[in-house]
Amino acid sequence: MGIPLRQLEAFHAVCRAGNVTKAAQSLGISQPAVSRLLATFSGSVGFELFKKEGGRMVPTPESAFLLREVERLLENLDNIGRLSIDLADRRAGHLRIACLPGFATSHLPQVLAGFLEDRPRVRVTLEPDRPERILEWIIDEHYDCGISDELSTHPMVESRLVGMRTVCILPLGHRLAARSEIRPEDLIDERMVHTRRDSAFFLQLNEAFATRGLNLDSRLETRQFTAACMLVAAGAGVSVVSEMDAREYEGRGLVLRPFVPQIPHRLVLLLPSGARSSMVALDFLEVFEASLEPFRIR
Amino acid sequence: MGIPLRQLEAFHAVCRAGNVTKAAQSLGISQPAVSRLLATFSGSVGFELFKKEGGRMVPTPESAFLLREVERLLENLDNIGRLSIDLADRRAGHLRIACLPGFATSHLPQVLAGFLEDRPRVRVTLEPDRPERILEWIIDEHYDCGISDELSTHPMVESRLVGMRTVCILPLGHRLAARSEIRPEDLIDERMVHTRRDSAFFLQLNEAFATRGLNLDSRLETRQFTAACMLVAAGAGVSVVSEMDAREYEGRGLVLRPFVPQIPHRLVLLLPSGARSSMVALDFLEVFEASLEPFRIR
DNA sequence: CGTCAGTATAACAAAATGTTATTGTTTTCA
DNA sequence: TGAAAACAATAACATTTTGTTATACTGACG
Repeated sequence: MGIPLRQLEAFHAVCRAGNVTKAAQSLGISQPAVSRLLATFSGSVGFELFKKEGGRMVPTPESAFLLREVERLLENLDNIGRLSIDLADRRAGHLRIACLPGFATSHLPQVLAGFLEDRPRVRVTLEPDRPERILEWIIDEHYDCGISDELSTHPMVESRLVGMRTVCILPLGHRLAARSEIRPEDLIDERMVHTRRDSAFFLQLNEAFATRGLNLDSRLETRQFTAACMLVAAGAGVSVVSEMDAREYEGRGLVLRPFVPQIPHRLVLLLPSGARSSMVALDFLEVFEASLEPFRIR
Repeated sequence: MGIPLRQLEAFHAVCRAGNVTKAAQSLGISQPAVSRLLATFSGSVGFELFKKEGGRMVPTPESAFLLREVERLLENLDNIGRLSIDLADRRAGHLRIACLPGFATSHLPQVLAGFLEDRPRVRVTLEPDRPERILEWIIDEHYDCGISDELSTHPMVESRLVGMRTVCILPLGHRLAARSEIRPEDLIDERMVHTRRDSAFFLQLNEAFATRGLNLDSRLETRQFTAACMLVAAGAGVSVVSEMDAREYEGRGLVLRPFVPQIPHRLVLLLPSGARSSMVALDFLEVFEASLEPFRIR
């Protein structure tokens, strides 16, 4: 059978203290208790643990050799104690996030940094990818939560929809910057930067033009709002993007104006369904959702 | 207080087995015992340890995180168990040997290799140096045993004297090789290779010449018998050295002949006094002493 | 030599860990 | 669906480990 832990603790304490009495004090138990633990331990290992040397208990070469291992063990145990407290407080664990590429660079880093500030033992894996892959990853439970823009109907995934406000962005000094708000008809002569033609957001935007009998001049297509921001700032055209992303790039050559009608960008937060999530993941998603509040519709 | 080890063992066993009953079997105890350990553990850490998933106990993300640490701990404990057995069997430990430089290359390696063969967990540090330093090191307990050629009177050091047979060595084809034994008078016209002028062995050798009214022709002085062997083999002269070293170099251009009178080379084995030695060190010294037997006087 | 600090031993109390018996739960499968 | 089977939880109690206090032993030291 294994060696009783208490014996190792006693052995360690005596090595450190140099005598049984002080060791007992440091363990918060009585001296005879330590004496006996030691005697039992010595009996079971089969060699002398200590030599008495001028009133001090000095480890024999053998037990000195053992001591190093025992110290490692006790440190390890200590670590487990603290870790389990952190886990209970949701201050430790592994948080695996799959997100749209745009988030990996623009809004998420701030939120994540804040989240980790008082959770020093949380380890994070951040994986940016396309929505279909994000969904797969959540289903396979390779990731704990996903930030995407496509709703899922998969039974193993719980998705939470968040409607995000969008704005029209213009390069600095653009003629339309004089307007207090922008409408589809203002943009008919503009080169538009927009998301993929098959994206839900583009379809809605296009619809806004179509119902007014207007044609959206599609020139530049990109997956990410962040890329659209950079393109507009560089003078490549104008765009309608999530206000959150626009704010991130404000001051770098962008002008923001309300777009009417308001077209929501549907963000989707994904979780494995059925309470299989880690507590840290749940906490994180809560924090993340709160961070979206200023840019949310209603 | 620390987490009781048994709870960690139970937790680990259930994670591996996937259900409490098998875990109990693997621990060799009853199922209710494991159930309770688990319940207590869960209560004290403050979070759920398992989710039941189709008849299997699956760790929650939190406890999966803990599990890795627990596994390390248990491995560590296992290791301590085996280590203490090895230490008791004198099959583990650290053996620090300080020796004369000659031994580091000529006789010791063989002996050491044999010694370590069935003591795979013994770690060795071998430090060749001059006799004075060897003594210091033993006194300071930086080394467990010393192989030297100077007796010590230091109270903290126990020294054991071993008289070693010496022989005269000649280069192959030397005129004296015809003799069955060599005497001082045979060597008066020879260039002598010998140990340091202030070494005990040289003084004895010189004495053998002096009492016969002869003069030892000192040409080549070296600390080591092994070096003397190489020099003689190379035709640099003749010498009187420990038979043990001579045998080591026999067949490499050396001829051995008895030297009369027999002058013992006094080897000295050193140990820290007062039973402060590790058991491995004592074992080693015993083995080493035995290895000297064939070359010992009487 | 007696004192003192420290260690070991004895006798017993409390806590942890084990047991068997039994009762709830799920899962599985006819 | 519902009964059998498999498994987990609980209860009541035995055993072992770990703790306690009281006291005897031991070696270092003035």
